[in-house]
Amino acid sequence: MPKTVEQNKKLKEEKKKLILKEAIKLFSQNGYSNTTIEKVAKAAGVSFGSVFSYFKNKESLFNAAVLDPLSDSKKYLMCIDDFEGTPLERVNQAIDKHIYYFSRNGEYLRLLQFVLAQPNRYPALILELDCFLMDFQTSLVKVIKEGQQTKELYTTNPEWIALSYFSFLNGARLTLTVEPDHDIWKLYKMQALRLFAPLQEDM
Amino acid sequence: MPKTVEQNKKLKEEKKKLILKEAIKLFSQNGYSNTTIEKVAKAAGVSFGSVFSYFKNKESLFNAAVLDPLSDSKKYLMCIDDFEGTPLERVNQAIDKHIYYFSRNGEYLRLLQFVLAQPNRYPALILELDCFLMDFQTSLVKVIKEGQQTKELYTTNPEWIALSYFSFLNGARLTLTVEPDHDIWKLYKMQALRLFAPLQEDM
Amino acid sequence: MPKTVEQNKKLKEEKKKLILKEAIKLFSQNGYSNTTIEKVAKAAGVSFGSVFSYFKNKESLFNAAVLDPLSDSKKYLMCIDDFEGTPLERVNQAIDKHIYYFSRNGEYLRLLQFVLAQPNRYPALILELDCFLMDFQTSLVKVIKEGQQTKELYTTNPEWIALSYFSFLNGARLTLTVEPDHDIWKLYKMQALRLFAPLQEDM
Amino acid sequence: MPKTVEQNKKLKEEKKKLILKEAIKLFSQNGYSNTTIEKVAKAAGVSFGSVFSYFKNKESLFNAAVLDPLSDSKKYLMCIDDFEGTPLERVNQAIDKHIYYFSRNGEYLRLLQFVLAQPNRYPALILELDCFLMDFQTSLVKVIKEGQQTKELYTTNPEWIALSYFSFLNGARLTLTVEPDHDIWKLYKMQALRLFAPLQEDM
DNA sequence: AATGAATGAGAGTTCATTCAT
DNA sequence: AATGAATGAACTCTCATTCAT
Repeated sequence: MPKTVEQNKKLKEEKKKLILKEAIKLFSQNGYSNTTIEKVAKAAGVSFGSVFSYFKNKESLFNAAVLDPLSDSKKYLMCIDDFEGTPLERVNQAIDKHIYYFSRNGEYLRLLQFVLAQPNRYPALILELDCFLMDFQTSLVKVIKEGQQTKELYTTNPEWIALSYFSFLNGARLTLTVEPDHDIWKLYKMQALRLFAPLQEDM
Repeated sequence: MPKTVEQNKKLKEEKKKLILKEAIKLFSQNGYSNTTIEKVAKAAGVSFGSVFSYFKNKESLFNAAVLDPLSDSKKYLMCIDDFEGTPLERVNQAIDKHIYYFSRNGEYLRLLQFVLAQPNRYPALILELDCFLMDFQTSLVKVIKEGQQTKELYTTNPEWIALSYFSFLNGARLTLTVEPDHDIWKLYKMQALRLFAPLQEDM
Repeated sequence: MPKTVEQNKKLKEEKKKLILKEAIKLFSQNGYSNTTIEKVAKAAGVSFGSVFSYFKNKESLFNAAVLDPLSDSKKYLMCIDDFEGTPLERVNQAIDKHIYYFSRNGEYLRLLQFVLAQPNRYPALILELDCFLMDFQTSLVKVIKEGQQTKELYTTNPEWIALSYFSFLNGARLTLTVEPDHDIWKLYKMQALRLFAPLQEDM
Repeated sequence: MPKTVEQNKKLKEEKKKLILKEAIKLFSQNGYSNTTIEKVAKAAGVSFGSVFSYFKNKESLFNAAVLDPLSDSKKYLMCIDDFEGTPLERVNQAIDKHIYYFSRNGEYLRLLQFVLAQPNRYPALILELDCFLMDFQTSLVKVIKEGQQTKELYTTNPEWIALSYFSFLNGARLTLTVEPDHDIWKLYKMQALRLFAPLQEDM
């Protein structure tokens, strides 16, 4: 019965996703040690032992919770080359998408910040995140340099501008607790842009 | 022997400070649950049981670690009224001091971020931090409004500008792992200022 | 496999009973605080952690040790209505059964006395025991009243006679350390009866 | 200054008595392990360390709490030879005094019962209490025998009658929680007498 | 594969005892 | 003699991990 086998695989994959989703939520809300396997199992509606069928141990569950959504995030966030227009316009559109993502993925992003904030505790994960950050930075730097040549953007060190923008996004996610649709996110878009270029008029 | 009594008190106060200092370091590096009382005791060079002479339990040690340095921080950071010059100049000087403080107090500030990132877990502490943030915001808003009248500063909602600046400071502290004297902190000062006003030239 | 599930349940129930039995023994011999979970676990031949699978915490183990055998005791001791004959004869038969029970259940009864002796410490348990005592008293009072009408029994306040008899049973259990088959228990039966009626001849 | 020295001694003696009094209260209400030295010190209004000036350690404080009042109790309770009249009258007067004492010294007597109930835990103290009991028994037996010859008293084994009476006193103290002046203590006097002799009329 | 009972290492906390002042 | 800070053994309880079914 090849069909059943395939269905089984799908079901298992879904179950794993479900566990991971709840794990992200709980790790992000309560930290690593204060999140027990039992809580994750209950939240995901699976049996306690099942979690260990899908993940070798707690650490690997945590690693998966941190790393699994990373490639999707990457795809979503490294978007600047998809846009057209002047460099400033492209930066603006990228900011739009980034803020959209940051405003709507608080749980996962707070988990990343939990890792970022304890680099000695999670060296392996930090490596991955640094790698992600460098790619993100690189993709921005290209456009920033273009914008600097057209005088649209500030002529400061482009790597550092990109990095300061990444800091800003994370600071926003850390300090804002409002809903994704709150007006303040719009302001933050503007402020983000002001890290790249002078921007007198309001939007 | 009043002298001895007083000396005793001083000694106790110093020991308490010492424990607190190590607790901040360890909580900030390893989080709440992964920091054991034994580790704190060893780091502070006191016996295991002594920690409980100074702090009722682990939770109150954590609370003290978070709140005790807060008033000093407040004094240091709420400095904008001490400066003279145009609003822009005053904002600039404040940023200087803030970045100085943020670059040099990574341990404590990461602890605050640990709390900020888990608002459901530490509601009482969050209240205190919110209170602190509001005072900080208010002190900035006054100067921002002055600067908006002189057209030196962006005319966006001043409360939100102040908040976005606070986010930026925290984001910087979260994502930068460099030494306090690294040049990038200088750039971050400039970028911070760009949240308040257009700033073509480099510094 | 419903069979295995059911067998499992039975096994669990038996294990719980076993833990409880050893807990009664140890609590009764050593008191609450001097009885450690580890001692109970060892005595019952289970692992330390297992005790917590069956009982939420030490307090609930203690409560169970006190209350669980209470309903069986009740059934056994509230027997006076099962007997036939004159009221005096019925009282006599009840005493027989009560002394039999008190002589053979020293461990459990001493545990009850441990609770009785510290009413401020175990208010919830005291409530249950008081309730039990009142039922016991009521069942006796009915027969005492009958005996008072037939002039077989002393005409003193029947509630208080019943209570004094209960005191006597407990006092016996507290002060006698002899085996259940020791002759002195027979004498105590006689003395118990003398709280209800004059009884010249020896038995 | 011989006066001051003597006064000091007296003060010390009083302080010791005070500590002992509070220790009896607390041990009796909460048991051994649940009574901490600190609680005793606070209740007695002395410093924590002071307790160790008067008692070598916790165990010796407990022993003193149990044994110190014993000689006074002995003097008070072994009174039957002080009375005059027929054996029955003398027994009756002794009961009067015993019940008076038992009704008014609940705290201390419950402490004794705490010890009695755990013979394996306090073997040394049990020896002393057994010794006390035997003396008490002996003093009664003499009068019981006289009364048996005059046919006033039941002719059962006098040692055992005395013992059953002692059980009754303890049972009373264990189960009654009423005030010393409550009427039920009067009934208990009567019931106590009925262990020695038939007693038709109420008192 | 799925379950959840069993285990015991490791944590927080209490508190008798010691000891310096 | 009196104090109370310092110590660490011993306790309760949690929970990741293992394993039998």
